[in-house]
Amino acid sequence: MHLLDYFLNIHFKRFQGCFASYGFLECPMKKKEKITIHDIAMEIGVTASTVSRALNNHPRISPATKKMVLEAAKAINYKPNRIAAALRHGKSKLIGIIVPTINRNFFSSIVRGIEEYANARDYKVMISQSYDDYKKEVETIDALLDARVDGIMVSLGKNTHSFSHFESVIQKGIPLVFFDRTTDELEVNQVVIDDYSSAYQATNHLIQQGYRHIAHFTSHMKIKIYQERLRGYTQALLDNGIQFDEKMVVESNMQLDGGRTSARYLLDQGFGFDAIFSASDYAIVGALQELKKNHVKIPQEVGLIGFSNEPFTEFTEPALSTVDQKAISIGENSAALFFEMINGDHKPKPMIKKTLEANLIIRTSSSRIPNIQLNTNSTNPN
Amino acid sequence: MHLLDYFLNIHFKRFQGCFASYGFLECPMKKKEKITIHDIAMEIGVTASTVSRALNNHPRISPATKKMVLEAAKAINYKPNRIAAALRHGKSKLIGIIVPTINRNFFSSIVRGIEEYANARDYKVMISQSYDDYKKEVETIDALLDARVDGIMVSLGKNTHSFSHFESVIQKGIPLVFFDRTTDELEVNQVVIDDYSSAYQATNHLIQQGYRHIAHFTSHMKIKIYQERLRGYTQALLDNGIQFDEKMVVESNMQLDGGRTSARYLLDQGFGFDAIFSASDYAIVGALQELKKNHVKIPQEVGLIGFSNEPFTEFTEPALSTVDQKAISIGENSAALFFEMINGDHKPKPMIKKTLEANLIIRTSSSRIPNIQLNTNSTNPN
DNA sequence: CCAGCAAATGCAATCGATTGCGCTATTATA
DNA sequence: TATAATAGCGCAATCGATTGCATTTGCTGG
Repeated sequence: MHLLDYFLNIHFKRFQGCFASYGFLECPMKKKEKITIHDIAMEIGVTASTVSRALNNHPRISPATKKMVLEAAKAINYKPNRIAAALRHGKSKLIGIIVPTINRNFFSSIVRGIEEYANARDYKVMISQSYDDYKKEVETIDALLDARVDGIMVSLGKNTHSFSHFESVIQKGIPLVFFDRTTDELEVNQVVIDDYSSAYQATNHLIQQGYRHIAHFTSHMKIKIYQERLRGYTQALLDNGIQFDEKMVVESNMQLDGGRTSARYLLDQGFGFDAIFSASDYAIVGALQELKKNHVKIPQEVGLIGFSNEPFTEFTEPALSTVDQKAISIGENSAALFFEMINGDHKPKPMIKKTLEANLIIRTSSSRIPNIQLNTNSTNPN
Repeated sequence: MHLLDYFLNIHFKRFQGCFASYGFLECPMKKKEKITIHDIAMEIGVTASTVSRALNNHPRISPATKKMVLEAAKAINYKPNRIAAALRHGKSKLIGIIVPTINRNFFSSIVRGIEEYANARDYKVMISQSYDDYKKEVETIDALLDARVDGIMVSLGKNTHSFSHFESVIQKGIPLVFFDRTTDELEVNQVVIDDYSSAYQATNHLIQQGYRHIAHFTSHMKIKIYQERLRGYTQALLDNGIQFDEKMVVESNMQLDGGRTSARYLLDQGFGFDAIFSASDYAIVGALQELKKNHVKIPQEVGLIGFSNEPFTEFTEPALSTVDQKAISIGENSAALFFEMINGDHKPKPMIKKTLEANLIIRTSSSRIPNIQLNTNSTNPN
């Protein structure tokens, strides 16, 4: 194509665009022309190829040309069209994230970790929620595949006990990372916190505070994290010479109401518990409410400790001890894992599992023995 | 191009792809071929044009052909490539959302509302957080523009007092919707709740409960919602013959610590307040903590009411009265507004502002007068 | 002065779907 | 029966950026 033809062509196209949007007679001044590399090319008298290479810092382009291109690009306010680039080299630079719900400090912090790590590398994230619904999770995987994401990071829904929807992801060779709520039934790279160790520490802490009859709130045993927390709880009991009692392990949905019901159950059964280690902050708040309603003194009569360090644990009366899961770090590590996967040679590698250490946060609800540094919100000693 | 050529071409391409990924000798069986409309076309002996039209239910394609196409598509497991489509007709079918933080029940519920409305119409959402940081907000707008979103929905950051970053969005003709945290300095369609009315009701409720010296916690007056809430508060006082006292309006960051500080301030100044209407739930929790530390009885001595119905307001002792903002509805309405904008003729229209009614939720913290239906969590009367 | 090589660019195909226009049959109208 | 319509589909350009290969230009060395 000759230069003149090209010129005419460009302008003809613009004219059409204008026409389509505004009607023939009132095409406004502010022509919202799409600026492409061709415009830059024309501007400085090279071809689009050169512009493209210059923008991508290709070694075969002279520094002088690069400089010109960059300047021209800035001058006419060029914005690369990632969609076109995505189509060409098959990468959307999008990462799909699926979490049960974003409405949890824990998950939204993980997302934040992923987002910051990814954005710094020119990737964007698409967040979806499964609402702990299996069907929705399957649909969402499909939707992300549809959106041509370059990778998917998932925290499994509570009701996900079948994993065939991930197989298509794996077969397509799309990097997949599980975080927090994972499964062993699939060979997928994952990032988790050391649930076992955290649970052990939490339980151990209760024992050190003099509690001996410690109940445990948990959820569906299909989920790895609950298995591990139970294991840590059990081991801590054993190591301290306390008999493990199956009756003291209460299963629920781990929500507020589940916690209430579980506490109610313990009270009704008269098991004589003096502490609860819950695998969820929500459930422990429910228990707290139920116990207070029954005039049980916390932490004097019953010690409580939750899991996740949700913000509200600081607001309750008394403030709840809990386990901080370093959510942002989980997010960053998950993202890092993704980038390892796309950057390495594509040879099959053994599964990677990163396990991060969590932090026990001791507040009033589990502090029977007086302790100086318990007051978490003391900026104003009074 | 002859059919045979095309055939060879296709297979040559596949071979290359295989080669690149796995090395020559070990190209595995599971060929991860990209399936396109051309594959469907070959399968049933038509051209890609026909397939495309059939898939899009174009009227000029015979029902018989459509049926064949659909079946072939299903048979070979075809997935449309939205990126290619996006490039062609300039629509990414993506909506960008910017919220200060997703880690709030209010915002994540709005997002949920948007998401469900949009997904039902084959649109996906990209969520970004500004963290109430102006610079980050500007960058995020840019990032969304980069990602070629078809529309942007924003709740402004607390520190956003300049709005030039939205002008490029408007100029590009990209639909823009503000929700909740909006501004009047820009002619942008918006969805808000009736902050004025909600604040009026909340304040009025306190007055009806016998409180007379009502303080108000607020934040930066540049933000519309805080202006409105202050206005509602003021008007309610006036309408009840109570003198408005500027000293009783305390400004802070509206976080937990801000609430603590503000309460501390009120106590120190000895203004003799007997109630607080806070424009934020976080701040009212801070106040609650500070007051309890000083042995102030809630609600007997001081009544409290917050704003947003964050989940933890139910968990505090006593449970906090608050205003439920119908977040999901805000989300749905915002999304609906977006679709109105892209579906209508593109003629300039007057600005649309949807105002939704909020719900006053009365709990213990503001109930001085005994009332039967105050117990919010009584499934188990005991 | 010319082959030979490297550096710097250009050409044109490509990614996958869409779409204006044009080309056949087939049906309807005169 | 002949012509006009119309239905149904194909051709090829297009969206904007990328990239293998070809080409041009500039230099070096013989």
